[in-house]
Amino acid sequence: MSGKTAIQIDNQVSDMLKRNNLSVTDSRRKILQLFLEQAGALAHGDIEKRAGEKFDRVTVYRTLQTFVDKGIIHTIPTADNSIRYALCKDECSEGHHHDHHIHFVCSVCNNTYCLDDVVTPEIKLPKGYSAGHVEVVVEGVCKNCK
Amino acid sequence: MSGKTAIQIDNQVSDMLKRNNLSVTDSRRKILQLFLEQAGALAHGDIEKRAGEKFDRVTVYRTLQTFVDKGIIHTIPTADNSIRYALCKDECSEGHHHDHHIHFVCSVCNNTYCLDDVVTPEIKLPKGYSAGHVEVVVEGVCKNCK
DNA sequence: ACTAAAAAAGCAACATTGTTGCAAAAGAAA
DNA sequence: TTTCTTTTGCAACAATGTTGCTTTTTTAGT
Repeated sequence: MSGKTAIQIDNQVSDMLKRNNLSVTDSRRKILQLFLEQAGALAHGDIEKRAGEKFDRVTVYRTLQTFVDKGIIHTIPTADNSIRYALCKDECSEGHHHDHHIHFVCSVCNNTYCLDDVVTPEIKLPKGYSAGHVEVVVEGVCKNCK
Repeated sequence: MSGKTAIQIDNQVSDMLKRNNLSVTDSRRKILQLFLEQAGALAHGDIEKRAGEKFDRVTVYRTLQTFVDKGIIHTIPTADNSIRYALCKDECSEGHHHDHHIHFVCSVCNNTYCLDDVVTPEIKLPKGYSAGHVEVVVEGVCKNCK
């Protein structure tokens, strides 16, 4: 049974917010819910479209920033100047994320997925360079579009 | 001897443009030169600052787009909504790039480098996904800043 | 439940970034 | 040099992101 009632989801959302010392507001509930009911990542534009009718643009910006700060969501690098956000699977500690999974962008449906089971490989850097975070984005065709 | 005279560089630039069937104009020469005399990648903003005093913003946009189309430069994905461009080492054929190198962003000087000697690793994807292009961005400290 | 303090939302104004159409200027070709 | 083609600059616009401040909502203490 994967179906959850609206109330259950609502509780889950409120709990997540409280766990992160955030006050529970309509916009935060709504936006967090968007992420929970969405498998892939959301571009800022998507979120604004789906939540923006009800909330101010500025609120969306500020909410997303807050979620990133708290480690609830993380950003995914893209080459086309459209920030994408996705839920952090394991709760990241405030301040620094430790998502070692790769990201997959489907060139057909244009969705972005976090492949939580695929770990970023070790990269051997030239002498003198020291590695911190490694970000891998794979472009291809996802299982729904093949 | 790594030093080149201004005239030599100018010839190199003109040749590159001609080889790509582009007419040789001031703005294209200037912008291409910026890339040649710069080890790392350039954010759009950088280019606009350095070339924009002499050329219109629109021209910069169009020139960069042209260079990308021709395979002279390529874009580098970032998580902060600032497109970065870098020269393609091996001339990419028009339309599709084949740069299998990784990108390195220094967290100290904030420069972006193409590490042409570091090849992107094979990524094993879950069943159902097929991989196209793989993009790797490593964040860390570069050899100049350590 | 009520109230006071704190936090967030909404609004307005603005800054930055990116796009488009068209006239003027510059480059290529003869 | 002259003609034709391409590119540039300009202006106007659209989209995206930011900031300060007031009003509303949430929280916590009574």
